[in-house]
Amino acid sequence: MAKWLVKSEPSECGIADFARDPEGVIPWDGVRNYQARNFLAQMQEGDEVFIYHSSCKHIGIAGIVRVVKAAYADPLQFDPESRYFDAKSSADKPRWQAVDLAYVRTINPLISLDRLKSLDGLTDLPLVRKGNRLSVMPVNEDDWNTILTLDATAKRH
DNA sequence: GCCAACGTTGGC
DNA sequence: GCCAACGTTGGC
Repeated sequence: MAKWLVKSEPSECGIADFARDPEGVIPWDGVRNYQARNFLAQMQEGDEVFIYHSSCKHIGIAGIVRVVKAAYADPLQFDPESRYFDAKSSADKPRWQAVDLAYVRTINPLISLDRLKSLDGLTDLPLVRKGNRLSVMPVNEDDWNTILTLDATAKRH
């Protein structure tokens, strides 16, 4: 199973939104960046995903969710009312993809960006590189495990 | 609110 | 195909 990380502003959709309805499914839509889309398209059902809270007071990895439906055409690209509408996209040639995600658990306290940056064991995480704006990225197995060593939530189990 | 970094657009 | 202008991201 591959591992991933997605960024989101918690005021838009954070781990709390997943936790509120643990049985529910949240479509991860509105991604409008080609590199991020290409990664979305590679996600498989069962893959685990870090939820990273950006542009907010407490920046960092705040929880884990799971892919419950692999990539499909993002419906918002066809909706003229949506801010994610794309006139250049068509039903037979959709440009943008979405996946469905469901709650796994909350990481509390979250793993802050500061702590992530202080890890020297990370081999390849675009997130901690300066100026990186990629909102969907792969996390290799080693980095995933390294990050989880900072997770106090797991230690309590 | 600022601003550096980055991706996209569009004129040429 | 280049690249300047522009809009957006995201940490601070």
